[in-house]
Amino acid sequence: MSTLHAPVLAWYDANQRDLPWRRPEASAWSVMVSEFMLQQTPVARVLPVWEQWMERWPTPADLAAESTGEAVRMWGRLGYPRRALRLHGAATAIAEQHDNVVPADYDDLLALPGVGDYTAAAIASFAYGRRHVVLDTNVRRVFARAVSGVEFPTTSPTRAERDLASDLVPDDAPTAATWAVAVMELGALVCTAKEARCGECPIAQECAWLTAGRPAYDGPPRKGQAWDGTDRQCRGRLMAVLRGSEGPVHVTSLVTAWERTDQRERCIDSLLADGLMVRAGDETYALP
DNA sequence: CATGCGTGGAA
DNA sequence: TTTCCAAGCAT
Repeated sequence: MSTLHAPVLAWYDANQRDLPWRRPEASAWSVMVSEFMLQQTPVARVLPVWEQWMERWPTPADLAAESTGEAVRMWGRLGYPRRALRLHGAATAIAEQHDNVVPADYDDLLALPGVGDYTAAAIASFAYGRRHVVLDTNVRRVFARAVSGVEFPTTSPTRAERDLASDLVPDDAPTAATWAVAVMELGALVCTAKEARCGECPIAQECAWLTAGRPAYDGPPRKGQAWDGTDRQCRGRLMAVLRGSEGPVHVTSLVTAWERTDQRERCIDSLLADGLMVRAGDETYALP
């Protein structure tokens, strides 16, 4: 039992947010939907969309019965709309191969589209109380500071980092599941990327980074994502046009949304290839 | 393993 | 205003 466990668990008990997918009555499916939406998207923006999704599609089969285009439309402005396609694909697989029940087994989860190591561990842990190493960006940052004494983790998890996180997972499954969500919550609320609120931290006494005097980040420069003029911006504009229209849109609407011809056509091609858009007619496009 | 993939709020 | 970045995944 690490000296970190008791203070982190006590802090979580007193400070956890009341999020709907954490309530006792939350279904495994609702947990899964939340995990997809929370991949790179803040909680505040996920909340209203999650509510709509759960009301409209309370089980995987309900979503699987709809077109992928409806999933993309309901996804709204959460960003990375391919996640909506993958969630639809995962729902279809669950309805057809798992009797409409979200799997509890890590490997079964990992086989679903849009489910990687983090999401598989998170669903198994949060929805079913299984014992897993749940390693997201929050957890990685907390361990980087508290244990390794550096301000930010590396770009991708190293073997040593995974082993360290594994060693810290409590032995019994229920405590392990609470530990996972508790460390995540600490990283989300206190030990954040923008500001480490060490005065509020339950493990400040044990923190290697704080003890070392909060040394400045010394690793390779972390490059931000380019945006202006990128294909991502272009694709976002085109998708916004489709989402905003009841039916098919004429190509002239897409030209208005993005004038540069070569880039627009490349992005239309990529959206068609991704399955986010379909040709509805000679000069019209629509959601799938 | 580095890169591409949306969006908008906060500092 | 600009910059940063928020529970990753697939390739």
